[in-house]
Amino acid sequence: MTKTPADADILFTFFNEIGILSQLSGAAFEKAMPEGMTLPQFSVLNHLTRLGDGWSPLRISRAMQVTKGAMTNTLQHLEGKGLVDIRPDEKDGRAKQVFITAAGRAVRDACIASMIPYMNKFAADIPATDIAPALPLLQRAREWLDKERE
Amino acid sequence: MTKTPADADILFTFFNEIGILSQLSGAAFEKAMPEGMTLPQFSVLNHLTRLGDGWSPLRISRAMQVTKGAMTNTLQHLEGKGLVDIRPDEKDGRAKQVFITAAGRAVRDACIASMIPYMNKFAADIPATDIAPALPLLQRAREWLDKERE
DNA sequence: TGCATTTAGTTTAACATCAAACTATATAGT
DNA sequence: ACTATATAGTTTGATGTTAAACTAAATGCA
Repeated sequence: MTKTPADADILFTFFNEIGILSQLSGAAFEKAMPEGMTLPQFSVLNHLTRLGDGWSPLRISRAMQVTKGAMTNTLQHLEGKGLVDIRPDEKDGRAKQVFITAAGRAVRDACIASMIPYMNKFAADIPATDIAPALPLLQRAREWLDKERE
Repeated sequence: MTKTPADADILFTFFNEIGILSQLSGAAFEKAMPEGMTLPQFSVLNHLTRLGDGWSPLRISRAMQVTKGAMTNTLQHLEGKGLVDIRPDEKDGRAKQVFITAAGRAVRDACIASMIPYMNKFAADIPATDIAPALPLLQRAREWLDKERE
């Protein structure tokens, strides 16, 4: 008998692999991306492009699973580079609205383009058809952790 | 036609889920663990327990996929708490050897014990039998990224 | 209306990480 | 032996993150 049941071992291994994968892929992406762009910055631009802009900083921070302090920081960098436009929300004096600029869209597209070669190289060894079946499980796990966070 | 091929979309989604999962699970673990213990510290103790101690800091840093500077930091914390013992390597004047202490083993066990309830709760909704099939893929992806890092 | 509470965003302090510079020791080539 | 190079570990400076304190505005309720 081991101290940790076999099931717990599987879960430990799972989360351990997730952690290492996150670190390695994040580093690879940042290296590939245009100079000065970081993964959090790209994530925000990508989010605004895919899901529409005009969101408040707080709502974006929740969608990205970071604190609002971290989002303040990221948005200040993006605004400083002219990649987003931040305006006060007319309906709510406390809030702001974040819009992606044309330059922001261009940088977002450049980021994606810069990753494509890496993705292709990856897909050559580990095809998307192998990855796709794992996605529902990952999403389920992510939703569970998110809900459990209270 | 979209700008990014469907396959690239799947890979982007995959790595995005990995990143969020890593963040959420890491935060959940740190909250569950004994006061003052961090995930990196636990990882080192766990590594020394499972794979044997006497390793050099550099070798540990490589196994954990962090820089040696980060490992210096983590080991200093562990040594300060008396959880590891660091001695010069007799065979190599540049190197050191890291040993886990009895207190270190106790803390490592306590960390694992503190996570078991969370794991059980997780497993109640997402059983290990659902997780296990995804592990080979995650390991393959991790090994690929590690190898590609040059 | 007025006051307590909640919400949006910023700031601060602490900390982990990385890349790069640096010290010290070992190894290789001449 | 000597010198150049490689390796082990630490330190430094910058950055991104969190939790918590703080400011300002909105909401709820009496």
